[in-house]
Amino acid sequence: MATIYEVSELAGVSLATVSRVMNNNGKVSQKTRDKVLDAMSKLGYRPNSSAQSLASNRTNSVGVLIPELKGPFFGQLMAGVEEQLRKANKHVIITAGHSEEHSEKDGIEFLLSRNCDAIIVHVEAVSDDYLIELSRGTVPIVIINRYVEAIADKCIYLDNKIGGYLAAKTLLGKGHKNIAYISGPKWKEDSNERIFGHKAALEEAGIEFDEDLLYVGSYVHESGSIGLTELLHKNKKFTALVCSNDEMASGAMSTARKLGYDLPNDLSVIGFDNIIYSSYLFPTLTTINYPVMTMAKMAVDMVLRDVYEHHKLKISNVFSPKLVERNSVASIK
Amino acid sequence: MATIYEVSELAGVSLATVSRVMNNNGKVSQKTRDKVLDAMSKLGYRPNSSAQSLASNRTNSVGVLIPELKGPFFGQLMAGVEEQLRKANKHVIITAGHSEEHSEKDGIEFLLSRNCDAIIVHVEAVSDDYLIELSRGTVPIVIINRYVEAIADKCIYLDNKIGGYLAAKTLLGKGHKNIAYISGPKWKEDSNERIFGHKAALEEAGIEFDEDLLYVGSYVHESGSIGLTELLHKNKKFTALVCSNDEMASGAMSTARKLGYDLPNDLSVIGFDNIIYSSYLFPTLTTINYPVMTMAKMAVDMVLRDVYEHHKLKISNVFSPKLVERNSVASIK
DNA sequence: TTGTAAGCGTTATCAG
DNA sequence: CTGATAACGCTTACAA
Repeated sequence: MATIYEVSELAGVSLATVSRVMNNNGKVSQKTRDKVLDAMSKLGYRPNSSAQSLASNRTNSVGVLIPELKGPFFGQLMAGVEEQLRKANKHVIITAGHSEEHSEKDGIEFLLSRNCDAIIVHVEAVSDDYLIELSRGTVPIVIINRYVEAIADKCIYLDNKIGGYLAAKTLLGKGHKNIAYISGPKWKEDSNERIFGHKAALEEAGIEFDEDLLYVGSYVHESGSIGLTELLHKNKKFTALVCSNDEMASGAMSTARKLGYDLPNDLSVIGFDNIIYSSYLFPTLTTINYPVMTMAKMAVDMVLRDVYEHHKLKISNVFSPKLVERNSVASIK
Repeated sequence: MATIYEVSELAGVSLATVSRVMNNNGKVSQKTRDKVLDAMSKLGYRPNSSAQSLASNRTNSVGVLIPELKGPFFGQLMAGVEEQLRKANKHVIITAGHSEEHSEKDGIEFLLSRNCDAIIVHVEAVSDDYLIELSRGTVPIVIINRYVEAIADKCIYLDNKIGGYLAAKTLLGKGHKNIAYISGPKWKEDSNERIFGHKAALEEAGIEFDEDLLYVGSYVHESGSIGLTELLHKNKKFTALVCSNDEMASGAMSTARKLGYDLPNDLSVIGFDNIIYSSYLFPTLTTINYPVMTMAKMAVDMVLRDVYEHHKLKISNVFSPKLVERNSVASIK
């Protein structure tokens, strides 16, 4: 592999000049620039990124930590991050945190040891204090899908309350009064916010939230199935079900069909996230859109602005969810 | 950030010794080792990976190129790669090729410029010759889900013919004789192989493949919908439909339901891949399992063996698909 | 506008 | 078993 030294030799200039044309900084006359470019292509020169990093103290890599690499939601997130970063000629180092404290910390440690210029995390198990502490470190961090007050400017998040509110409103608007709810785990902030919005809408409509009609799941398909089964066991009437995410909605619908329900007439279901396959389900799922790809790109823009000095990038920290109407909600006659 | 120099100073040993304990090579007495370890933790020392790479000519990173970061199939692939690599303390640099020649080459170039120690690719648009050429370069490459004869030992692939055969056999076994087929694009080798296996099974059963009942799709959901619609327009009877992947099967089923078909009684459908949501569909999809995660790990094992000298890792290049029976196939009475 | 030279933080070769 | 010391390939003051 050719080095910068050989390029400088062939072009008849100094190392510094070669470096200048590579990085497009400093003044170089068109003539010498051409000579250098020429030598580079003749030699098939490709800069050694480790050497660049060592000398410049910049790796051009940003670390990404998400709970899982598979799964529809995180797939979108990753795709957004990679696309945006690649455009800027930076690369992504990706790792999974598995929603488990030890594993998340470990992942962050791993990324830091790789000398990332910044890290973008979607963490759930780690405490706010840990994040605050982390953000005091030398490596810039951006937190996606979580709001931590003390470092709000480093957070890119969704207004989950509005989402929960919207979902409930939709059901209410169709005449539903007895609404069951399958929530995400209590220790995840977003599930609490979603249910908060839900309750707000009920209250506005003068309907009391029935704790018996609440099942706390875990955001996975199976927990939607189990949740519906449990709710049904209580022998309390409900005509609609809101699920804190689409995967659980999908699980609940599978079970409902198995039990012979005619959806959505026997039971209306509404989800959250608008993951790719929500429109492939039967019936197609009415849900709340989570603009995760857009948010991922925004997280990258933040890094680009703060670390790589792409000024004039405008950053928004909060995003709003929107209703996506499909066929899983029926009107009460 | 503390450097190796400060560690050596605090421990009262030379740089070389510190390096030795870091890398666990060379002989170091337990006593000095302890002193060094102690100094390291006192200083919160973390080696500079760029410097290590520069000096050792090894980045401990492996590049991964796949068509898309989102999507159920590639999600699994990535998850497998990352998990296995992380265990070995290597990191993944990931990028998308979008099944487009220019973009794939560009992605590979990008990874090479990042000095990856090896690259794992799932490419579709680039030619065999390009891959052969690439494999002659200095960076080891492993090719996943594609068989290139000249470099077969660098390929990890599925026996798609058996898969196609299995799917057809399943339908035949249930008494279907009029079978429609929605295939992937003609330029993707795997779709050709799948259809080849399909035809072999038909032939064995003495049934002729009806070209009219073939629709060439593009492996995405919508193309399953369109495909079924087109097939129906031909007004030829068929009782079963095989789709070259689950996404198209999902699309076809959506459309069938929309048209009022009672699935699987009015139409049996079988897919390929066994992506995560195939069991969430209605009816749950009978399909052919693609052990993509296992294969991804095998690809990693191959680079671990060849590049990082983890000898005694056993490598298998070919994998066999298996039938997963669910509820989308009915018997013909 | 161009060149010189001092790092950047490791690894690895040789001696001892 | 341990220590000097020369690379590794590039960036970046500082000079010219």
